[in-house]
Amino acid sequence: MVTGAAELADEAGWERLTLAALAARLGVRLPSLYKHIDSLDGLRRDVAVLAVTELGAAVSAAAVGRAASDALRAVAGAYRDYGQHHPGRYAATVRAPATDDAEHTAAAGTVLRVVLAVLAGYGLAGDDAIDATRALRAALHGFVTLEAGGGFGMPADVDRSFTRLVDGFDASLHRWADTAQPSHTTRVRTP
Amino acid sequence: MVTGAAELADEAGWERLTLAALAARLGVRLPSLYKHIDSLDGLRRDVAVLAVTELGAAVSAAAVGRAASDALRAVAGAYRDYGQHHPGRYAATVRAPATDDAEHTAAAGTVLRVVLAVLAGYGLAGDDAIDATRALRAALHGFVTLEAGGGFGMPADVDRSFTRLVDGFDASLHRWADTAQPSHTTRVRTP
DNA sequence: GCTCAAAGGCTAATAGAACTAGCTTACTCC
DNA sequence: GGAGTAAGCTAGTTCTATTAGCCTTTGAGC
Repeated sequence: MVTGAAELADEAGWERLTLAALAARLGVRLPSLYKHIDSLDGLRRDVAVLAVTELGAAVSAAAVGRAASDALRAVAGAYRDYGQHHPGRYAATVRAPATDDAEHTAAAGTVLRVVLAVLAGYGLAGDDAIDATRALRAALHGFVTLEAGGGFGMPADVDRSFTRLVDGFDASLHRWADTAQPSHTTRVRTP
Repeated sequence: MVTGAAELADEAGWERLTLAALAARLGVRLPSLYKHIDSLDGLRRDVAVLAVTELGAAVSAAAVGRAASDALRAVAGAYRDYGQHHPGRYAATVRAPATDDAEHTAAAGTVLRVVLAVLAGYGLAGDDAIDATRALRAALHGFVTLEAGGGFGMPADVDRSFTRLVDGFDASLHRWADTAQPSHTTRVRTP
């Protein structure tokens, strides 16, 4: 049910994930869906949880056994890959978890933990790690979104542009770690 | 009409820009809107053109009289500012222009030209400038989107994170320009 | 073997959104 | 003063989400 919705979102687009289309895909009348879901919004939330869980697993798998630059490149590649192959699901991951939705929040935290672990390999921690996490997320998310939305005119060179983006970020992290002062706080925050 | 729709999008959210809400705001019955617009999609396109024009004017104004790092910081600040103050309009700017929509394409090109001009101040041109443009757009767009969507947990430090992101990008551009080989092509492409 | 309850499907009906058709009013321009 | 047009309206259609109420299958427990 949720996987069917996720496939539909990937094929038709996240905003065109409609109960009518899902029912047709499952060979069932629309109201029958309500035996399995609460509402369209509930279904969307379920797809979001599925997607963010998958994304977390993908970047997690990419990071295992690697460190620093190596890990960064692998994680960035896995992130972009997921967005390219699952555009509908990827769009779902953008949705912020409801504050009282523990399952969703936990799933979203996996991606975060992987990124923090990668940054730890550069010697970053505390506020520095938070700033770097935000910057990395922004860069990756922006790139994937613009690419998925056709924001880049020439598809041929996009791979190279992405490599350069990641390499530039890698260099920045190295310099950053070299010059960083010990943080005045090591308390871990939500970035 | 279009400005009313843009205000409504800023207040209620881009995806909640509805003809019923717009008609109510204008003190008019819904069908009367069709004397001024073609369709909801046409209205959205008009709002997108308005937004991308405003955004182009904002970054353009920020860049005038500045160069290199100074210009980068000003443009990045203006970009984020626009996204913060006009979240609905900003979301509209993401929409890619239809290939046969000359007005929309031209308006979107203004932002692009400003960014390319800023990068020229770093000595970047050709493929290097395209890669840098994509990276800068991705970073800015990702940051603004995540910020607007509540993707960052702690609001207090977001300003500092943004400054660091821009400063890091600035440093990367300087290094990049220093080490860049003359490009084998100077043909300007759509990034 | 029968009962019965839960799971999962259905039709019918409601409400809100986009959109169309056809009518009316009022202002402008000759 | 009358034609033309701009801009409003009501009424009605289609599509989507959602609810209510009914029917069938299936598997467990007696």
